[in-house]
Amino acid sequence: MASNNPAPPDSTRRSERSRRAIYDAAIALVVEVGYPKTTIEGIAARAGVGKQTIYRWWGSKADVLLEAFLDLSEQAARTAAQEHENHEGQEGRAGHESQGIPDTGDLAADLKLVLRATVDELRDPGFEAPSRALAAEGVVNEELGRRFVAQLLEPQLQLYVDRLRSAQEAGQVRPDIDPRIALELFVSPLAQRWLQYTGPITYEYTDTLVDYALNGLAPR
Amino acid sequence: MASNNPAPPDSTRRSERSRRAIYDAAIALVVEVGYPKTTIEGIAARAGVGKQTIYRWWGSKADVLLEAFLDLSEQAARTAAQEHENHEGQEGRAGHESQGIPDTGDLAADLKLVLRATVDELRDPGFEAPSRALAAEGVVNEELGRRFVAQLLEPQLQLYVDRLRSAQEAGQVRPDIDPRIALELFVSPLAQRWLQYTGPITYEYTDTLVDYALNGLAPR
Amino acid sequence: MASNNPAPPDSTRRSERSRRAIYDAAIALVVEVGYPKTTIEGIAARAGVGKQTIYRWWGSKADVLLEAFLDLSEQAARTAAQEHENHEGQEGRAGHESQGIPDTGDLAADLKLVLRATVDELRDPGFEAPSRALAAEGVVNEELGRRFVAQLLEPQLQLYVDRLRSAQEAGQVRPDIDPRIALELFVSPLAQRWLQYTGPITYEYTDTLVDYALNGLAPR
Amino acid sequence: MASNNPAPPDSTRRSERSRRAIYDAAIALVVEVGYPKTTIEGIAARAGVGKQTIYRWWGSKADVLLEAFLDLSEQAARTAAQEHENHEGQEGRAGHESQGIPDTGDLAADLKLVLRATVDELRDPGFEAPSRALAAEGVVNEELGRRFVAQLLEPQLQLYVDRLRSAQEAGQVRPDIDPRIALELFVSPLAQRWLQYTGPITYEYTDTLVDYALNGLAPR
DNA sequence: TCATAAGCGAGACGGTACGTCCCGTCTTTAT
DNA sequence: ATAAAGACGGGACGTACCGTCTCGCTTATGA
Repeated sequence: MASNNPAPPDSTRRSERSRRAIYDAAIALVVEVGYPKTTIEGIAARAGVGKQTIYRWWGSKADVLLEAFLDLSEQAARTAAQEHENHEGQEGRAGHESQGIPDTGDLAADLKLVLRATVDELRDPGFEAPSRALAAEGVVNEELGRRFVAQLLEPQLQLYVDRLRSAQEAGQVRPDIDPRIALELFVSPLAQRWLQYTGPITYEYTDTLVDYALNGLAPR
Repeated sequence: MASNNPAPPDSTRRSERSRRAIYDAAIALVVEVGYPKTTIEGIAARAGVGKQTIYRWWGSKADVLLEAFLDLSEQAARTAAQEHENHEGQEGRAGHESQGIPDTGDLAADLKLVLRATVDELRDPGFEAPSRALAAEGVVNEELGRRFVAQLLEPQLQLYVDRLRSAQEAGQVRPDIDPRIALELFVSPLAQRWLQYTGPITYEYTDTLVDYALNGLAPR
Repeated sequence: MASNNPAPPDSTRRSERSRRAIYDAAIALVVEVGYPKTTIEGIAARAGVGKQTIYRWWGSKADVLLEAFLDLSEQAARTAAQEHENHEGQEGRAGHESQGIPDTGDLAADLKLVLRATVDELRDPGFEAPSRALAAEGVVNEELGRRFVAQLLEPQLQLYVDRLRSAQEAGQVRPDIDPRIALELFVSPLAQRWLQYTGPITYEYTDTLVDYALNGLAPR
Repeated sequence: MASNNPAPPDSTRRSERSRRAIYDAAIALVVEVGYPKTTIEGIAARAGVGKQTIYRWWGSKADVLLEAFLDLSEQAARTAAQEHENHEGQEGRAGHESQGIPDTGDLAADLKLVLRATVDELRDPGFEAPSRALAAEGVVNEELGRRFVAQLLEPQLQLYVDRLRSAQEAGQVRPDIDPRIALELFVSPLAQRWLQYTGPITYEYTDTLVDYALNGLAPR
């Protein structure tokens, strides 16, 4: 006797068309009306899809949005990679971290560059609304929060780990430093200002963070 | 010309009894069932209060919770102050920052002490649930987020500013450092780990943050 | 030991001003927004009166309206009496029945005249809205219904009884007829058409009713 | 151009089960607690139905009750017809008018019989509560009142029209009489006494009405 | 004559029901 | 079998009134 209860759907028969429409509708609604007013019914209606099609493949509104945002990020990354290929050497645009952090040998300069790009990204309204929504949901919903981090945040942070390790090898960072913690000295302040409106977000600010973190607060 | 429409209620006739009951119910429900399942109806029922009494004085569930939490913090602070007075010299307990950060002359030690207390506080379930709820709401609701920061977060951060300034005068922090930014080097990483589950929260971790921040990542 | 519970209010101290204002507001609201949307709060607000002043003196919305309508009828009657005095011999206007049904010796003519006046009255919007409201309430609320009848309807019907008795003495109505029942033959059909919209209300119709009732349906 | 706004529900998918449960609950509540205390929420709860299911198909409490009562009447009529078939010749029970008014050749006797049955019906508590409620609502709500009359009252009155016409052909009623008006001479008085508590309702009373109406009030 | 107690306006309060919006489930029909 | 469509039982929303309950504030005696 086979399992009886939820009977997982047959994903080979899944409608790609519907999935895309649902992603698009979800992102659009979050941008237009905000996360709390984005409803499953609303997404279904906008996507021209039955509600059951959503409930069949996702467990909650947050799940839909997380996948939609993941998909969006992948698209963006793919687009960026394409551009990168076409215009070799171009740098400094939002999303470019997916290609890794530049390594010019000047750690401070490389970090400032990347953080400035992040500042730009944080202000892009098309990214801001959904990522805020997900971050908020994640604060209160640990399971989702961990997925958000694992699938979106951590891969980005890993790029900093790589760059810091390279700097350690180059003797620009002390060897006893744990890069995974070190990166938080300049990334987390930016994150908190963005998440909690604890202060303005400017290039000057991120530059300062890098300087403080690298050189420390104590007199040398 | 006077405003005409909603006719604000007469706050002198407000029922103190109801207000307290609403605060208590709101906090209790958030702790017991979580923020999303905490409803205005539920708060009203638990507080033994009509719904209108809530809508009369607050604009939203988040408003209620913010005030309730503010009230809770004040109570805690008052209790702590009392204790402080009674048992002079006692230190290291959650909430003690309200009395300022200790200044023993050893900046690193003082900061580590306070951050360890914060770690404890972040794990106190009675505080964690409501403050997470508020933080989450604030991420997505800028108006509330700013109030949350102004009324709860910033006053706490100001204590760090004070301590850092004192350290500057003592020559333990470089004079060109902006203390309001400096404090983020060790506070924000902790905040982010807590908010986003980006890593474990331990005494060792916060100690490390203080060391990294004070001494910098670069070789001296 | 005196009675303890409701402690009836001291009617000598009652504010005449408020009572009048409440009557006016009640009638006006019923005319303007209809009975169901007329609320005690609305009456109080419009009358510039505290709600308690209404609850102190009346038991329900219907009570208020009944008294208000009674008062209105008395006023109208008084006005009509005045006019009657001033312009002796004038007849045929709404409300004139208070002065009794004319007795010209021609029963059919007298009844037709009075019923035509009633037709006019039933169409007067100032009377129609409140009397419909009271009638409707009385259908479903026996206690109020009986008061409505005893205080408003029956006194009017008694005038028909008087006129029919006079006709009996004049030999125009058979002596074995019960006038209280007889009057219903022409009054009730009009009442039902008005109450239940079972048919149009015209002079021709009431004239016909009188003829049918006096002469019977069977061939003579 | 298609209508756009409320998008009427698909009646083919309507739940017969729910409709019946709603009818039953509505009638039962009106009988048990009275019309004003019968609420949509109460009906929904008692019927085990979501409120929306009521709002989807009906516009108001009165609409629900009208349909419920119509349904009840149909059932009663069907039951009565069945009985009639089974026990040929049986007469004199409540509701039997649906099968028409008997025509024994004696108009007075036939009318008295039917009116006595109506007297019984008006006293049946299962019918009285809902029909009073509808009548009352209809007094104050013309639209509903007209539907009440058209769907419930007029069909019954038509039976009197038929019987009176037959009597005209038999020479028992004057040919110039309008049957639709004539019937009101005995039906409306009964209706008014019932609706407005203007007098007792007895067999003797209805018998008298028939006599007065047929023979007239004037001496022959 | 003046405290004192009533009626009064105002409106906050604990409640109930409203009519609406969504939730997540279920059923129907079509592809 | 998946999908669009949407009816369903249910729960919460935010609003409107209910009837009760204080609050001052007149106002009108009667000690």
